[in-house]
Amino acid sequence: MGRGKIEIKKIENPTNRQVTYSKRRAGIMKKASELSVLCDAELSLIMFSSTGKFSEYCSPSTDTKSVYDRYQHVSGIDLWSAQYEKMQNTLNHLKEINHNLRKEIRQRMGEDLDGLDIKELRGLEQNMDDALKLVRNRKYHVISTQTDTYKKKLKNSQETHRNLLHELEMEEHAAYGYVEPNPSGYDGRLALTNGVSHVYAFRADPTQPSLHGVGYDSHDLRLA
Amino acid sequence: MGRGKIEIKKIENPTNRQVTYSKRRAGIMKKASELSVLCDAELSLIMFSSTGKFSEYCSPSTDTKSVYDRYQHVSGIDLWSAQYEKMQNTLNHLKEINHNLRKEIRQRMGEDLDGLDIKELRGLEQNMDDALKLVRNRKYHVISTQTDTYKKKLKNSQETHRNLLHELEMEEHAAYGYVEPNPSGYDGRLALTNGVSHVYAFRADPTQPSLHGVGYDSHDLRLA
DNA sequence: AGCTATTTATAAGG
DNA sequence: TCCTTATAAATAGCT
Repeated sequence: MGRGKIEIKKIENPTNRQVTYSKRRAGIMKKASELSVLCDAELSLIMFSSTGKFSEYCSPSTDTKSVYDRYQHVSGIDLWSAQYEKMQNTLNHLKEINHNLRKEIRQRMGEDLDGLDIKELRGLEQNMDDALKLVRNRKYHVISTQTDTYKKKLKNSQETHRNLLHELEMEEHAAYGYVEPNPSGYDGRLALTNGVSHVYAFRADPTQPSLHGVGYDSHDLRLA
Repeated sequence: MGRGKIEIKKIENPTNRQVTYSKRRAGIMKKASELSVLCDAELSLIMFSSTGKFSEYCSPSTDTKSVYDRYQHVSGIDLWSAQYEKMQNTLNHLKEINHNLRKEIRQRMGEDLDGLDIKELRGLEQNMDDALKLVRNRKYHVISTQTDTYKKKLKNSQETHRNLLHELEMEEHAAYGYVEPNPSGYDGRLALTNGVSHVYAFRADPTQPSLHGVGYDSHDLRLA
């Protein structure tokens, strides 16, 4: 289609080649566009000229990546889609685990109990009861530790105070020639000493977290 | 170019559309091939018909994947890693949530309490205490419901039994002409009326909560 | 980039 | 799907 017929082989003249590339590129893009519209087809066309110039066409209903993804899917397996699918599975699995964990927490908060039968309720109750004792133990332990710390601080403070008074006394003694004995009645004790006595009997019934046969690290999600 | 001019818009007749697709597909592939030869260009053309039929052309010096890799490199548009990274982030996010959920459960089981201060321990204790009450309530409710059911069943059974005895009595009366008053000492009661006391003996092994995919909305995961 | 003679693609029909 | 053919469209060579 032109003033003369041409042979289909590489155009050696670079200028001619470039001109022909431009014209035919426009032509093929128009064809591509017409095809996608007329036939409701999805297509992607990528071109690099011999000088490295890049152009592309893609049907309007989609994008280059989608077409290529579809191509990969159809034309055989590719590492990317395998990887992609694997990740998708992992993701769904995690979501599922997540859902289960939330459910367990809700049950441990006293919600969502309708699905449990007596045995399960009994187990949950027992487990929570034991756990509550552990939490109380820990609380009392923390309280008593904190109290001890305060006591020590007070003792130090008192010591410092005493020393200061003593020094003052010595100075006064040196200055005025007499000593005032035991200037404060403070005996270094506080009322808050017996936190420990509240500690409950320690009862251990740790239920077995068995392994859930999955690739992620896993505790068993069962209640008891 | 044909017997008549056509408007460039979707061909509604499926047969015509298919025919046109075939013809024009051949045409565009020829054009692509000519372009690659004449101008020493590198190109890739991927097509999907409206019925999903897939075809491709790729210039002989290369292959489709290489062309797309080059496209990705030149256009700066990243076909894959953006998606990949996004998924990876989602995954990590889920894993983190998961970790927090597990930690909360461990704490609600009385483990892993070292990181909590007094305020948090008090909150946890309070929450668990309240929850335990809810669980107990639920347990008692289920037990009493079940007991009622048993009672009703027993009552029915007893009724049936009585009726049978009565019928037997009537038959005997008809046959022998006399009535034996209250032929059994059975008074309609069983020892098992207060099933509640027995149910306490159950020891539990509740099963895992059922599965479901969940979009990750978020509950607050903090303890108190 | 335009022009246009000529080749090529293809719509309609069998 | 393939063949035919009238006609529309693309484009080679030139300016």
